[in-house]
Amino acid sequence: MSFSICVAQCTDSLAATMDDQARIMQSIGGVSLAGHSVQGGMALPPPHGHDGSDGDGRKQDIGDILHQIMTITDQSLDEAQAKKHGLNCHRMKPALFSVLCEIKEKTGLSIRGSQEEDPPDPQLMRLDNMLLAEGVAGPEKGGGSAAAAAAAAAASGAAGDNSIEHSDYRAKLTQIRQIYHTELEKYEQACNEFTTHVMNLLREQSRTRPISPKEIERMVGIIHRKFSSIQMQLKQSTCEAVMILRSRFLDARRKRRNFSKQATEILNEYFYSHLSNPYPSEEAKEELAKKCSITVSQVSNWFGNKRIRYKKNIGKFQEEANLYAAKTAVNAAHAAAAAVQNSQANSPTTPNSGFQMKDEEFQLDSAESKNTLLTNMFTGGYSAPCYQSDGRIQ
DNA sequence: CAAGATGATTGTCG
DNA sequence: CGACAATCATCTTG
Repeated sequence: MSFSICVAQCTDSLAATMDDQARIMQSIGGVSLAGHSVQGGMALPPPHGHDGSDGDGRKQDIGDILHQIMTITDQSLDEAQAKKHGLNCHRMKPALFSVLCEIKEKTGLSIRGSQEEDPPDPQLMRLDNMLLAEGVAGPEKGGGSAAAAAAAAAASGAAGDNSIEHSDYRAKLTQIRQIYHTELEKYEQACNEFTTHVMNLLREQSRTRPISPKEIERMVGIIHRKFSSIQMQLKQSTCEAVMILRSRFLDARRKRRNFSKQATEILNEYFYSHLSNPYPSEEAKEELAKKCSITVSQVSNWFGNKRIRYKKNIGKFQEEANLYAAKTAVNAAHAAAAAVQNSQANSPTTPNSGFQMKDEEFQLDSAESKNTLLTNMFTGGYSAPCYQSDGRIQ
């Protein structure tokens, strides 16, 4: 491509200027070609310029040059070094080199033109953002994420299962993070090593063929782009791993555990004792959450489910309603009895005796009263006795 | 194992 | 944003 142009330009311009130099340039054109054609490989030194610098060598067949190129790998390293040295010490070398540089400068425009400003890859940015958001890419795990984890643990309260799953999740995330960072470091190191190697190679070559610092820069850019595309693959697979982990974690959250018996008791007690208005306030929810060792949102879920399920099939819950109404009544009775005993020490009362009626009122509900309860529920017509969990009447 | 119970999620509405 | 309704996914029970 550009070499033919190069050679053509070379011959043209030189023919116009100096005949002698034109001759040399023709041979250098061959040299230059040779140099470029082996660029992809070991970039061995071009053939010695001896034959070409002679007047006779000018007629040298291009086949010979090609032959030299083809057999260049057969030469021993010393031989090659010797030839290279010979070329470097050639008397015309500096002049030729500067001419080559000039020509290259002219063609350089096209090279530079093709080198576009690479815009930040949107996909890469997305991946980076996600890794950052997931705490994989961000600052080292010692600081921020640990604090965040602690906050998360605190938010989940005393719920043992939850924090266990949290720590499990975080442990896996940390593992991913470690792998990601070691891999990234490895890639970076390899990239740097390779870049240094190529740069050294190019610098070395720049003694025999015109290589501008910009070209080296460009080559470095190409290498970096190659490596960053590898890094992108790493980022992508890391993202995938995190996504899988996340979905598993969410599944794990879905994989629910039933609340403890005590927790259900407490919740039911509150529900049935506030049957006329089973909507605990935020504070009440917090208190219930604390008592039941669950989160506030779990309390909300529970009440949401309970309300809707109760409403859907009140008959089914009637027994339960009676049971808890009785229970709260008994609790209240105990509390009242205790209060009475405290205030009137010398008036022995049989426990519950004074409230038996009330108990029976709930336990031995007639069908009629049940129906009333059913129909009035959620209409505000029925008002169940409201006890607080400690037995006091609200 | 099927059916019912139950905690969680999702979408809609005011 | 909270409540509701429908639904999902799992747990429990017989």
